Amino acid sequence: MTLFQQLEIATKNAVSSIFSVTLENVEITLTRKDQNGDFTIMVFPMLRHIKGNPAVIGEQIGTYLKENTDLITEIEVIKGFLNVKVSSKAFLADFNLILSDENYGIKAQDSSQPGVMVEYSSPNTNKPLHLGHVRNNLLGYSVANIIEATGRKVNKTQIINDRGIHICKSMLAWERYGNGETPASTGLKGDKLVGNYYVKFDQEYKKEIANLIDQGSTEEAAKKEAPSLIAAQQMLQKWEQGDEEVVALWKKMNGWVYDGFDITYKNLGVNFDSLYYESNTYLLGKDVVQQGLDKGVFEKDPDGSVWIDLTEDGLDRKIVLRSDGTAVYMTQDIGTAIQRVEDHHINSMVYTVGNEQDYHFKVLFLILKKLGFDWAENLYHLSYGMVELPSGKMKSREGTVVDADELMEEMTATAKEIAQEQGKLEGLSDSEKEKLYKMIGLGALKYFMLKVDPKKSMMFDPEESVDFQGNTGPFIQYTHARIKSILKKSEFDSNTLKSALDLDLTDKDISVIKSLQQFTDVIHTAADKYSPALVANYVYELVKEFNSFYQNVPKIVEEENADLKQFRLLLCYKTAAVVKSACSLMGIKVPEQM
RNA sequence: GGUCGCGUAGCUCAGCUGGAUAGAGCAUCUGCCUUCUAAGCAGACGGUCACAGGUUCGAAUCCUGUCGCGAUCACCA
Repeated sequence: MTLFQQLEIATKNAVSSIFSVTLENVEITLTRKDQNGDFTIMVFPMLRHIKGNPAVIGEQIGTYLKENTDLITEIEVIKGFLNVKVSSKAFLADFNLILSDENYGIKAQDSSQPGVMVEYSSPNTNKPLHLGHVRNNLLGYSVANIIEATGRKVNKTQIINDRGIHICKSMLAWERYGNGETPASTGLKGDKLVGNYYVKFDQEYKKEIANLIDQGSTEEAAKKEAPSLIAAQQMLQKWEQGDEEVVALWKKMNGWVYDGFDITYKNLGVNFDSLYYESNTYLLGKDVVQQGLDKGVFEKDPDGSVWIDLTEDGLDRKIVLRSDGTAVYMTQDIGTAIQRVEDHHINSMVYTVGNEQDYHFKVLFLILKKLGFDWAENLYHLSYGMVELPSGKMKSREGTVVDADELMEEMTATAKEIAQEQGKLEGLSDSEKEKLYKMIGLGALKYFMLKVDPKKSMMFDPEESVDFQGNTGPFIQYTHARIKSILKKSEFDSNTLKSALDLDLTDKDISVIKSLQQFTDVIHTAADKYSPALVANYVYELVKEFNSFYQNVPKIVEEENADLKQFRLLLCYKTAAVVKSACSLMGIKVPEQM
């Protein structure tokens, strides 16, 4: 039983023996830093069940706890707050409990239960990944890890938007202006090469529009009549008809893009357990429309188009099948969701998609519910805000897009610069150093993006880049490396599993233990709220507590009290372990030295 | 215009299932390296929690309204 649970039970017992009242639950929090005490028991909420002056009730409970348990050494009642100080012995016992759990905080997987599918990234195959994708990928990957840490089986997936007019635009431009260029012949990453032709298409298209307007067209007409657009549309038709040449080109160019994406994903440190391609799923969902009509969920208009009326749910009337019988985006998403449940042993799904699609997912989930799928209750749109630049929004046409690969390279370069200034890396080979720079650069980037509440839009200033000091990834990594260094210097042996119970702990020791105690709860809350930011903020707090402990406690390596030395080394050891596992939930690696 | 989200220190953000004097980092300023790693620690400075009401013993947190910013309201994806 954890210390927290013991406190809860002891408090309930105290209340029942003093007042003969049984409390359902008691509210206990960590005591504010500026007050004397470790935990605070809230007396106010008890007033509903116990009549009286909160200060007196608090005093009575506190005195009872002090006299009848060996948990509490001091009490102080201020207003309706009962602050209690917990004995070193109780803290040490709880710490030993944490210590003995090798995977503290992380639950073993229960594969008998249906899993959860987490979708993220979901790129278009006509251009490289950018800053927005980075946030998407990091969020999705991290949420998947966090859910997995609560014992659920997770399937990470992406839907690759590999068909449509946008791909045809790149294909057409490459055909016209590419002269047979390949990633191999140019040395360019495949996604970059294809992206260049997408830009090229846009440039030519704009010229055509300008010409047409000069010749007297309206802008609107010109946009529709431009020859390259018509050519691209024809190409899409050919693709849909299975035209061999077009399909072959499509496969070739998409192949280049996938090779490029693979590199980006690898550098970002994300991966997928399954893949869905829009070219395979874009026809799904049409049969469901018929089922929906039979059930009376959908309705057919005279022109043959099919709709769902959600006005009673406060939403609009929404189309699910065009009058020509072709699918819309919604149709596909309905079909794909059903497909996924059939393909995998899952009963819930998380969609990591930007908040501009809030409405779409609201409708999608509602439709699936109305169609009667029981798993429709367990769908979640992990909606995140835009990443904004100081110059405003990212616009590919204006060249203000922050490219994912370049961003990672810049972060790594900055890490290298700082590390070289510091000059603490003797003993590492050049390749080890390069690996470390990357670890730190990526750590800074990942932490920077994950520490912010997903649903908020965030500011990213490429000029100032990302800090490496303060509330940052490198600060956390640095603390880990520092701990490792202490353990190494003291020739710590992790086989010594228990610390002594009769030590007098300082506030600094206790603060670190209190931080460690919270890890399990943090993971569960983060999973419930789909928020890696909670994990990020937690590690930061933990690491800060540790650093304060480190700088305010005499050198552990030279500690003469053998029991105290032993305990503090174990505290270091466990802190490093928790930092490492919390970071790994965010996809951040921690170094042994930096 | 309807709907949804956001508004906390100069800047970037925590806190939001109601609790004590609203917290961090950056920036500015003070101290601390004859080294268990100073990418650190200790401290100073900095606030009308957008505004106005309401609920409550108690509101940054919940409710209502106003203002500001963003997103969205396609037989696009």
